[in-house]
Amino acid sequence: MEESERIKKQRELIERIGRNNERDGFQPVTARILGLLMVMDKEEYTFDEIVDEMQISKSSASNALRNLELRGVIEYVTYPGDRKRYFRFVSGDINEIIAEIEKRMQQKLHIMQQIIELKKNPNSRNAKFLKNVLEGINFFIENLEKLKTEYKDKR
Amino acid sequence: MEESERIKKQRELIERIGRNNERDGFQPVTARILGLLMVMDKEEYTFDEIVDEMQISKSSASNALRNLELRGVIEYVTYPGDRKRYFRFVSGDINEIIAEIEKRMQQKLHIMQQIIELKKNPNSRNAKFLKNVLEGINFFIENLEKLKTEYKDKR
DNA sequence: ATTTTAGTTCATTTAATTGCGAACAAAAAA
DNA sequence: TTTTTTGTTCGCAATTAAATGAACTAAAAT
Repeated sequence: MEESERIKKQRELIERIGRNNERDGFQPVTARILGLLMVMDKEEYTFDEIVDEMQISKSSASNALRNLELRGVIEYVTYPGDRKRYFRFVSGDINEIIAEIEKRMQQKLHIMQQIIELKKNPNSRNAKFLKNVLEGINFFIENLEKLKTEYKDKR
Repeated sequence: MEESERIKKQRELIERIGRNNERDGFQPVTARILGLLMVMDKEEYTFDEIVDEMQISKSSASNALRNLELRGVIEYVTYPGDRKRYFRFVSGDINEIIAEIEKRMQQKLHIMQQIIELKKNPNSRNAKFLKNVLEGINFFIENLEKLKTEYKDKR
């Protein structure tokens, strides 16, 4: 593939990653900055470079970078004699990803339990349905735990 | 627990479920209608009852119900000699939940592969990170498959 | 000491989403 | 045939979210 073609595709990919990240609750600009830091060959960007590259205001950049850092998906480093921050992507590992899924499942589990507890008739259609899903989710969560340790041992 | 107390808690729970469902991409009214149909002892509501119960316009109700049906989380039934539709919650099972997670993981996987493919240097910091996560996600997805069949066999 | 750099904060603007009401449609009832 | 019931559709208004610009701060450079 030609160099210019490759770079064009990288930019397109950033856009797609952006839309994907939005579904994880990132706002548009934030979502695309994360894409930038993951995709491009240059893997460390200063504040101004990001403002420049993404054509956004300094305030947007500032807020986006703070959010990404809070979420732990980027970090910055500095170099001696250089006041600028160099922002870069931080890789999560599979255990974090699994832990995240587990957390959301736990929340759903909890909600279902509450629904059941508050039912007048614990054998109502919905109560039965929910008990069934609840059991499934419990099975799933237990096994997520196993998967985590299994993967750890594998390496 | 007293009856009135229980019903009050059910209404509070609907609100919490509403906020939770919003994070799954449902809009506010839609998210809460789903809560209503899951939580209350009355498990089948007509259009008008929903309008009444949620204090929303007919158009909001109409749109919300269509969305919920399209997403497959509610359905409606009718009874002979009664033109009204009776809406009710439809329970998903754990396999659907797992399949949903798997789908999202596949998307992330695909994106990571593309990032790596488009890197000038395949041994760059980010490329290495991503290869590592990619491997983990692959492991995870494989085992999700196993989990699904394992759970099926269990019953 | 003052100017520049490297950002942050906050009030405002812009844009997108959400919900509403009025008009409409199709079937059933009167 | 006309009226009522049970919804749907569509343009508009209100709300909410996102991005901006201007003013500001703290540290470094001149």
